[in-house]
Amino acid sequence: MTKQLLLIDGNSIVFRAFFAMHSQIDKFTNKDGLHTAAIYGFKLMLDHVLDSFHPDAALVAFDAGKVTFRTKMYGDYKGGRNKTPEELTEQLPYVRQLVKAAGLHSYELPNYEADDIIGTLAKEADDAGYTTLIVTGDRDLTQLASDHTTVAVTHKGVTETEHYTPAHVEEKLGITPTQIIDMKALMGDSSDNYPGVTKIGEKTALRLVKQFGSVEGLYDHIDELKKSKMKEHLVEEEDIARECKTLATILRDAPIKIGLADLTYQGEQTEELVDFYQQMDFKSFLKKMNVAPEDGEPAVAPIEYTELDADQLAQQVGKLKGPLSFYLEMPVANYHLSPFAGFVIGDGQHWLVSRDAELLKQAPLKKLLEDPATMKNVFNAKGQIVGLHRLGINLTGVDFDLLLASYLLNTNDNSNDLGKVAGEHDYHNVQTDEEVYGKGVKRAVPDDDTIFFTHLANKARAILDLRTPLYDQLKENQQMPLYTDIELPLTRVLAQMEMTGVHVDAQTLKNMGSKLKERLAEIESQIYEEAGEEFNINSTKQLGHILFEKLKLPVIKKTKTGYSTAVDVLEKLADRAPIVAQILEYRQIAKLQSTYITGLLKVIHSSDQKIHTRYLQTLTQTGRLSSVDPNLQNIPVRLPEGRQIRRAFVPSHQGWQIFSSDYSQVELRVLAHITGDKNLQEDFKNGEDIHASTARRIFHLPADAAIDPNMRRRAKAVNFGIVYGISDYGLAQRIHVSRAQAHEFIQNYFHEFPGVEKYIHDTVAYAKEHGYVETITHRRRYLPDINAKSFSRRSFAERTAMNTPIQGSAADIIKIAMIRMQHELEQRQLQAKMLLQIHDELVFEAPKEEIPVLQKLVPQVMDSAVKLDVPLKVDSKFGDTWYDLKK
DNA sequence: GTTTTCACG
DNA sequence: ACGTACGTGAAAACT
Repeated sequence: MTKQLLLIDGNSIVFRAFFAMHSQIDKFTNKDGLHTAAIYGFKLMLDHVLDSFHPDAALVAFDAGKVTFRTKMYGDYKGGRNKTPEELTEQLPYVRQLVKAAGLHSYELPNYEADDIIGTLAKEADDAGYTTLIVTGDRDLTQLASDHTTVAVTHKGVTETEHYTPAHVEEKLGITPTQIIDMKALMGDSSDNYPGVTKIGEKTALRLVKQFGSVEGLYDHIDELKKSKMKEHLVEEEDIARECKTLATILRDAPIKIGLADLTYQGEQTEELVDFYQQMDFKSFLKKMNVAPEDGEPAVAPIEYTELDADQLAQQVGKLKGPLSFYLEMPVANYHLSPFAGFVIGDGQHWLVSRDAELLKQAPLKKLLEDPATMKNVFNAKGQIVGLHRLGINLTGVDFDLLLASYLLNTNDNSNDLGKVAGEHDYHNVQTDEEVYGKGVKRAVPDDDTIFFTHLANKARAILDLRTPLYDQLKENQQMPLYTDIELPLTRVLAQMEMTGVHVDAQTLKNMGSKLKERLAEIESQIYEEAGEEFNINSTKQLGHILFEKLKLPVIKKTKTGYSTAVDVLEKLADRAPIVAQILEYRQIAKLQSTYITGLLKVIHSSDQKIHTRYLQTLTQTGRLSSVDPNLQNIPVRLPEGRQIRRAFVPSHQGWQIFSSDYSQVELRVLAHITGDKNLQEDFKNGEDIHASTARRIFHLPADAAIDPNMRRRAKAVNFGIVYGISDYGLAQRIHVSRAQAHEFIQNYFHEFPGVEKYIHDTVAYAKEHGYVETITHRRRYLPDINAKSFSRRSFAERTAMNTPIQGSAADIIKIAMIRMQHELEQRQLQAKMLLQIHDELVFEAPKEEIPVLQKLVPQVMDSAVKLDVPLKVDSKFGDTWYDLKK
């Protein structure tokens, strides 16, 4: 076994950690007011690294100070940098404490940078036959990559890293790691503030290095370059280039006073680490080590519980008073199928637990759960309703749902784990399921009663303890009506839809499957013939090799791991080789076969021939639902071949039909409403074809002109673009026009719809000031990146700021409609059942005789769900299967 | 577990 | 120079 060495670039990691967590800077302070985010992030990184890399020796290198041999050489080295914020520098001494407690050595050397210490030790390790991992936030260190040294550069936060090996550098840049030095010498480095050669950027530098091998090689052959401005610069600035190379070169022989023998990794020093965490107030780390945040106090406050006894049930349950907390443990995420591991019920005074869910069927407990007057507090009401329904119990009287309330308060922390959710609200008297049950293959409900029952009781207690603080926050955010009148009632509607399920005819799918299988075999052999060999067509790697290396087709787009073979790329290549069209057809059919034929067949319940999806009500950032196990919101419809899948979705009774109503352009109507734009509102009020009228306006066509379909298509793309947060580049890509032209379309749009332009401006400004945006029902989305330094992250947050109120308000509207719809069906004692929600569409099954009722009722309920400044329009269809829907 | 691709609104 | 339209989930290959 070769020995392993871990080298960490201390300053750069701390710096990265600080800025990665900058948006939460105020959340991370200890009792003394010390900022701790960078320290925390550093430990996260360390744990992540040590998860997969087990060093024999480890060192964290730090910069000793501002003055180094490089600044002496070149006065402006690293000049012009902003002063490091005090909130960061105050953390540095503590990072060193942490490093020590974590069992790693640290080192710094006056006059040298951390890079040089790392370079020197990596060299020593290479010579001694070690395997070395360097962790840094600085790309410059990739020059140290070698056969035995990998450089991990932090990517997004601090735990995601990109691993640079010589092969990876070759693939990304086409040069060796040491040639990175030559490249940087020529192009310069703006953050280290050395100039490189005038007018030479990354692309030119790379080309020259590839051609001549190095800076020295370049100047040896400088005469071979054709006369050009570039050559002049190179000749004139030879001294600069050579000096920059020295600046860019990390030393491999710095006069360090330590060696590999001094770096033995000690492992965590438990006591020291606990003391440190307590000083820093790192509750989650302490909890992981199962130690108290304060001395003497246990990590999780103790709790007493009583195990239920079938013979004494009535007496035990009789002690419970007032609002109850209830939790039925289903260890498998799919609660339609999960076994029951146990349950807890209690009132804050008494906690009753059992592993035997059958006890719930007994009268004292069943009565309590079904009594609307006994207030129940739960976590994930929908799952509990479904689980109890399987036990023949109709859970009623749910008041507080911790999961739902927490989601409304902040969609960003939307874990399905009670312990994690509680932690988000600074409540630590309950562990996460992962901590108690383990993860992966090892995950299991513990045999030990004390451990399991304590965890259950802690969960029930957490629900009750968090009720008041979360309600207070909802009130403060004006979100109580959203919770009480929309989300909580919707939970019951969704539970009902999931339990009803949708009938899917397996035979129809199987028949389609065998036809597709034949067709797939045909295309497959054609593809192999064109390719001249057999390969796995599903493998993008192998496919890329065939298309771009063997057949030499032009490379249109690259992904970070290789050639892109996505549809838009293949479409551009289609007329160059027949194999491309065959691959496109293969892909289409393979997708149908795997996801929609075999995928759906797998999830039809044998008991009732139905599919029971789960709607996730607390996942999306906008307030939409999502659907899993399986996803019934993406059943094919656009292409005729895929659409056939819908033939398998049939009513569950003879003489019934499928009925469906959808909102027409609901997002654009919402846009018209919330922007208050008079022209857009006018067009909707006049019942115009909105894409046509948009075309008329932005292309300045006369009112009575016929709209050429191409113009309508473009206007439609502009409308979509506005809703999504437009960019000229994106629009240009989509409708195949120049960027300048796309820009003009957008300008015209804003000119014609000034209210929309103002709205976009105001919404982004609101988000920047408050840190969040809202929908018409005060659904809130926080945008931590809205003031980010990074252009792309900030831009993304800005686009979401404009899109979320629109997409989210549309989601609000259909949710209200669903609640009213369910109410109407029950009130009128109709047999019709609501089956599916697909964002702007509701699908029902109903006896034929009820179809005329639905034709009136459903659109009426849907278009009156909320009162907007423009009308809502609803279209309905029905037929014998989901495929056959007609007006 | 991550990446790529593709199905939907 | 950045890096591109918003929101999702599932399958397969690859690591």
